[in-house]
Amino acid sequence: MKAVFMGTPDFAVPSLTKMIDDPKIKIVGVVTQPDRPRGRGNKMTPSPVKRLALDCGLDLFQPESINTPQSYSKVAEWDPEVIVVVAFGQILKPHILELPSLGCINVHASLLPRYRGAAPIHWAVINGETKTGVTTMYMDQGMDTGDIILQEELAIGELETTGELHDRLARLGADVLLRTLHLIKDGQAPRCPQDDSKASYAPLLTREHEVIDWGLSAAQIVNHIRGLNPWPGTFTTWKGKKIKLWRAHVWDNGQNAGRGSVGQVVIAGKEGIIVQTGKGLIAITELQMQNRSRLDAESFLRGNSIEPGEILGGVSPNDGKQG
RNA sequence: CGCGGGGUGGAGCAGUCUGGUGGCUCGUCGGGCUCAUAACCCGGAGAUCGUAGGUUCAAAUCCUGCCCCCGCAA
Repeated sequence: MKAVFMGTPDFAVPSLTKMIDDPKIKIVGVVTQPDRPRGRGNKMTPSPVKRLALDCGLDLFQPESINTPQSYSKVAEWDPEVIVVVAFGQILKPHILELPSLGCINVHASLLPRYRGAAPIHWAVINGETKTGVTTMYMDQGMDTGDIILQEELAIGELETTGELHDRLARLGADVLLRTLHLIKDGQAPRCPQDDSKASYAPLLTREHEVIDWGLSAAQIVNHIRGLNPWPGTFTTWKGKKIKLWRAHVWDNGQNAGRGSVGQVVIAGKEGIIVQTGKGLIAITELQMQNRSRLDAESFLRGNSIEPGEILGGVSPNDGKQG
């Protein structure tokens, strides 16, 4: 089966790897986003998919837009029977969608129709979901609205971070994708329309999602922290300086009375930095000062003396109003 | 050349501006106290201060090149 692969970041790599290794699939071309200035120094950086494609000697195409006539011609020359799209980063317009005889297949990291959109893994963790999964579907013009082919669930660990879950979903996605492709090849792929009434959306994260709201409950804050680990990270402020929080767990769920005002450090010790939230206490166990490296709480406290009673998140007029 | 911070005994930090005994909180080793302890007390080991040069009577500290790490912006 002749296939074109479209994808860009790390999430797409396991899928492409598995396709390359499958003797029944012939990858006739790979499409990925153009190299962009990235990271410190703004050096031009190839996407993970590009690196893999080059290593394997695959035909590579990096258009600014996949929807131009030139791009269409390029893909048409490859004459694919199927196009596989995994975290590509561009919307495919109808003429491209209709090009391959067996359709365009997408791998999405959620149990559709829930968490359609750009950041399904982040939001599943932030919202404290206990399970998520991957879905393969026939693409249509909408945002993750296509008919479902296969779907597989995955349990989310209680303290699992988005980064950890991301890696597991990427591998699971590759497995489900391969099964999907085999079904399509054999003409046995199911096709199940999504129930739009059950749809939810996972929008791109923005800067304002990075700041900790100490007025939320301990559980919500913990989910927020692990949901934004490793990217983009969450932060609060301490003595006017930005401080990133990487790992935390619920210390006290809030059934007892509060032990301080919202955002106040209650204990700072080996067990972590214990902070009062709107409901309950959280224990911060890994954090990072600006310009410094990530440290476990114990190490952090050797060089930075956070004392009980200090307030994180700056002075807020709402301090102490939570009940 | 996108902006900025940093590399100091095993860990995390101070010291650098105002050159001239290398300090703090831990860890580690030995001893003591204690029913006991990750608690407390006493003592010890362990650092060519990222690297290569330069200035100087003297450089962790001032100047230059290089390597590595981190924050921001994309």
